[in-house]
Amino acid sequence: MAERPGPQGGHGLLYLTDEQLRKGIEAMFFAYRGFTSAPDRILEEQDYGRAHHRALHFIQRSPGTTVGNLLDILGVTKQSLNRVLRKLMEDGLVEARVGREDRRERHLHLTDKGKVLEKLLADAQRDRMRAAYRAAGPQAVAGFRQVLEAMMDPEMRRHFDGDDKAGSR
Amino acid sequence: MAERPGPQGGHGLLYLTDEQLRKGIEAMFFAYRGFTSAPDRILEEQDYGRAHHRALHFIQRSPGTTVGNLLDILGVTKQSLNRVLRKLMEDGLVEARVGREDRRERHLHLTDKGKVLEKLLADAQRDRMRAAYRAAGPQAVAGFRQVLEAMMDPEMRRHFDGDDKAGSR
DNA sequence: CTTGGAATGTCAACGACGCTGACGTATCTT
DNA sequence: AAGATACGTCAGCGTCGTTGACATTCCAAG
Repeated sequence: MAERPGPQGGHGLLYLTDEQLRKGIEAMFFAYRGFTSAPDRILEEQDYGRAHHRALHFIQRSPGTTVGNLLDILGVTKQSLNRVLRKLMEDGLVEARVGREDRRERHLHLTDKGKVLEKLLADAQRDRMRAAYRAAGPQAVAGFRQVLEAMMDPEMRRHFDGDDKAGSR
Repeated sequence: MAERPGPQGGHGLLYLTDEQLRKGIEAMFFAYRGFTSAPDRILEEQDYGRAHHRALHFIQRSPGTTVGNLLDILGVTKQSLNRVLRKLMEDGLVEARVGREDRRERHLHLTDKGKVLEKLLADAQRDRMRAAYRAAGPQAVAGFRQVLEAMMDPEMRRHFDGDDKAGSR
């Protein structure tokens, strides 16, 4: 994969100049803002923040996931996550079920109410994503995904790869 | 790498399914973390945060830019930006020069000391970016940039386009 | 000269969301 | 019985966002 253009002197590696890299860095910055702006607007109205969105997203993606697993994915402290989860549970958006095999574990699920908000957020974010994907085309999307994947920390790539849906469990 | 021998139903819009969009959303999340982690580690040692990095970056990019212009680019309140700029000026990393034409404006410049830190941060971030670019290849990079640009808010694209440092090289 | 607006800076207070440290409890493992 | 694990929580702190109010400086217009 990623066949390398050889040492062809002039313009072969133009995309690796400092200036090109700087543009890429700024593109990430500006795009990430656009990426989060739609859900942010929704969250703001309800006294939630991005942290709540992230929790809802990953619980939705992996129903029954444990607190520890979520900590691993989100990369925050348990105190920080706990503050978020407590509020989501108080508000009846998330439900924690004691593990059957290991009763120390709490398996997290969205309630119907939680699913409603999660879907609202996901739809808003997907709309933005879809518009960008459509404007750029399938080939650009493939490249986009390749670069993002290469940019992740290896441990994060572990959480990302392999969860190709497949409803397996 | 294409791990999708999928039996697509003939149409070429497979990349716009909700599942594909969800993967794109998570890719942005995980990649952005990787993208910021290197500079974050450096900043942490010096009592600065991402906000300081952003200010240094955009002052470096456009020496002499005004506070108002920076507010526009960064999309924060002047109170928030002022806190950051004040510290950077106290620490002797940034210098504000009164405008010649309009003496109300402050034109921001990096001091030599500021340039040193900015370069340290930029190098760390570019290293990560370069590795990702190299792994993905030029064509993927082009797609990456197309999608990111389409994802920006139009007003942000204004700040992004056109600053090609044209004529250089 | 006075008035008003624009650009900038400052103070105070607050909220979201990261962090560390310490402690408690239930539960599983050895 | 001892130790490790998973989770929750209290207490405190830091960064960086927010709003609101107010001062200053400068430019321009009446």
